[in-house]
Amino acid sequence: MTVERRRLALSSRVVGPRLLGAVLTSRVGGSSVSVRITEVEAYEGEGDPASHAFRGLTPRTAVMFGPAGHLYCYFTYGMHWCANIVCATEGVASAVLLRAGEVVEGIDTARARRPAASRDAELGRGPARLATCLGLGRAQNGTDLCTSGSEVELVWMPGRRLPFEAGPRVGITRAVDQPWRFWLACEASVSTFRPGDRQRRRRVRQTEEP
DNA sequence: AGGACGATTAACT
DNA sequence: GTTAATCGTCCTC
Repeated sequence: MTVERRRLALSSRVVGPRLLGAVLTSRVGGSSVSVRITEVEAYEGEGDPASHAFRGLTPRTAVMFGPAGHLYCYFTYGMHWCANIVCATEGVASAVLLRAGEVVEGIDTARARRPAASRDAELGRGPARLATCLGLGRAQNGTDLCTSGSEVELVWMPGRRLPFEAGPRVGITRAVDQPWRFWLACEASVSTFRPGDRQRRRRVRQTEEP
């Protein structure tokens, strides 16, 4: 457990790739769902214009400035929840957005939470989908992931350093060229090639460089 | 007090 | 490839 905590007390850009392959278990609502993390994005605080914490500590971003190993859940687009794992030391904002995962346990509960998913690989493909199939929302914001028996728990795969790929983050309009998205290659739960990404990025460049 | 915009998704054509 | 859905957060007045 100490090793896990020490690992988390680093920048999200370091922790991000190391989270790939780790398993997050949620016992929200009494049923257990576990996900093997396959795609993440790193968000820093000061110096990262794409981060929620860029403009400093607010009620929403308070958890991001708190101790490592806690869950930062936020609401977006008026309908979706997304989940991050807080990194770095207290007072420094840094978090890893969980973008995709493979459901490895509790698949029936995950399916019930995500009826729109036509295949199992789609249950946790996308940050809001992942949060949904784990049952994560406002009530889980700030949850300590490193305490055994917690409602949401993170288990690292010891000794495993999986090869990963990196690229620009998705869905942001600033700092679009930082390659802080990390994913495992050849995973069904990851959309490694996203035609939409390129287009979105091109659009951003067009508006910023007339 | 008001308004713009989002770390997205699903269901269209 | 396009678009509606939908509301919390934060900035501006």
